[in-house]
Amino acid sequence: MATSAAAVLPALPATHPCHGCAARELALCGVLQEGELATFKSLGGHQQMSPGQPLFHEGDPTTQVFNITRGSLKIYKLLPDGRRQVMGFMFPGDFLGISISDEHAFTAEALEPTHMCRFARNRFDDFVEERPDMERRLYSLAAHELAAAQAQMVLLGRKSAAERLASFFLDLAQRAERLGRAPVTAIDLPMSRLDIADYLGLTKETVSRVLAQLKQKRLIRLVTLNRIEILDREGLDAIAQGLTDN
Amino acid sequence: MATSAAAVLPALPATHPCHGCAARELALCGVLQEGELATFKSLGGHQQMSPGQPLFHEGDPTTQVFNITRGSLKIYKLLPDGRRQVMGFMFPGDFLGISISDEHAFTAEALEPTHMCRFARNRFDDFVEERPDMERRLYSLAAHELAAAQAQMVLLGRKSAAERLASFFLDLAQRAERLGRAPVTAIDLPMSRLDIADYLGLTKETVSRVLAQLKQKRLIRLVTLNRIEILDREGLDAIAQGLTDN
DNA sequence: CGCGTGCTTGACCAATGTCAAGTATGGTGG
DNA sequence: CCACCATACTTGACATTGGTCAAGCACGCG
Repeated sequence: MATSAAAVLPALPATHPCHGCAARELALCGVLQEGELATFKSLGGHQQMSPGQPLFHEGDPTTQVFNITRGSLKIYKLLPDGRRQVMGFMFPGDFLGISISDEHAFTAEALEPTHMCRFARNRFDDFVEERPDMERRLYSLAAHELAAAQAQMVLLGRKSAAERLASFFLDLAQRAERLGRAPVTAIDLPMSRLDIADYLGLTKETVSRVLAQLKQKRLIRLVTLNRIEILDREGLDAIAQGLTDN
Repeated sequence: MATSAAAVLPALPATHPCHGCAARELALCGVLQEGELATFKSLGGHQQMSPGQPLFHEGDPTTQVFNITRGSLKIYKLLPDGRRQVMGFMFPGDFLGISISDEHAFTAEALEPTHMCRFARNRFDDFVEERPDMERRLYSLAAHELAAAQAQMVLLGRKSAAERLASFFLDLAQRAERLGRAPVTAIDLPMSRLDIADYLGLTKETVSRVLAQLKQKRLIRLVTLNRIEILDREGLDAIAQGLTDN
């Protein structure tokens, strides 16, 4: 879900306001490399958030576009009675708030201290308008998110609890690798067990129990409560794809 | 899922090769209204399919783009062990095969005798390239499909069997209304119970049982096996949104 | 070091899945 | 036009997975 748009980007000094901002890839912050900081400031600015702080709610007007530079968020929808479905987790490089509708389709909430670049939506739209290749990039972005959403539909509709957890961990590992460009064996879980449960269509108790099973089978290890180490990636893979019988 | 791109289109004679073809909306068949049939023929042609016949399989190269003019299809993904998730159903006006990847992400199979316009993918791409507004339309299409996919994630992750069925019927009714532009009380179900089950993440037995419950509560009626009448739309709506307690 | 929150574990329960008959529908051929 | 057949649908009995409710534990913060 919500796949990263971050390709390999040219290095930018860590002090640069758009360091780690994948909007560069969209040629937005590319401008900035030329030193035109004024352009960036006219487009938006920066923002920081604390854990649990909502960035926007489902139904809010889409007045801004965000690009995460540090930290993570969850995005979710609620049913009237409070049941929750987490649609995905957002990490550095991911875009938030790009929507064709003028209302956000979900709530976004920080999981940890999180930084992001912010752009006024109308200026962002103008900016997009000016660049012929921008529509294509946005389209490509949406197409990738659609593919991720469809994979999640398979998971939610047809996979067992263990298969869901295994798929989730492998997904996180792949995303970390895409960001960091090196094989990853340990994964941070900035979200709670309840968040994971609401993402995978389970309860937090089932998540705990399956975690215990995976641990006992020596497929993973809990480094800390919020960090797992993958001990047997092939094994996890087999479970994730439903090739093993439990 | 897979929302229709069909807006209100100018009438075209029923004998016209692109009658009912929403590609017109994409300015593709708009050309045809000027009588340039040659352009259409160079772009593609027509195709008919029988029930059960696959249009393409998951993993096939995306060499063609289709626009359904009559009938319906299901699109689905398979897990290695044969479990199936139906991603959606396609009706007249819907596009198929538009993908950023060069491989289809799912299998498409006709549910009934089905007609479609066909375009060579590279010609379609060229055509898109020439029109500045085409990218935007494709983007909008992808964005709507993404929204539908996310709604389905909520359904699959968090709704009960009865809520899923109710949501499904209302969805079909709305789609029929979008196509036909008149309130709809009876809905055709060109797909089997198993197809519905695989779409909603259930088994065919559960679909049957829930259908019996809804019938018994006088919310729906089976006109024939493959056609239901909605007797109480508010009641169905309440169930679909989880506002009722079973 | 102690406290609170979130995580884990256990016992039990409910919803849905599985397996197996039975039934009906609608298509076909006499 | 009717009867038969195949297939798909429905229904029933039972199994299973995951959910619920309730303790207990432990991590990490202060």
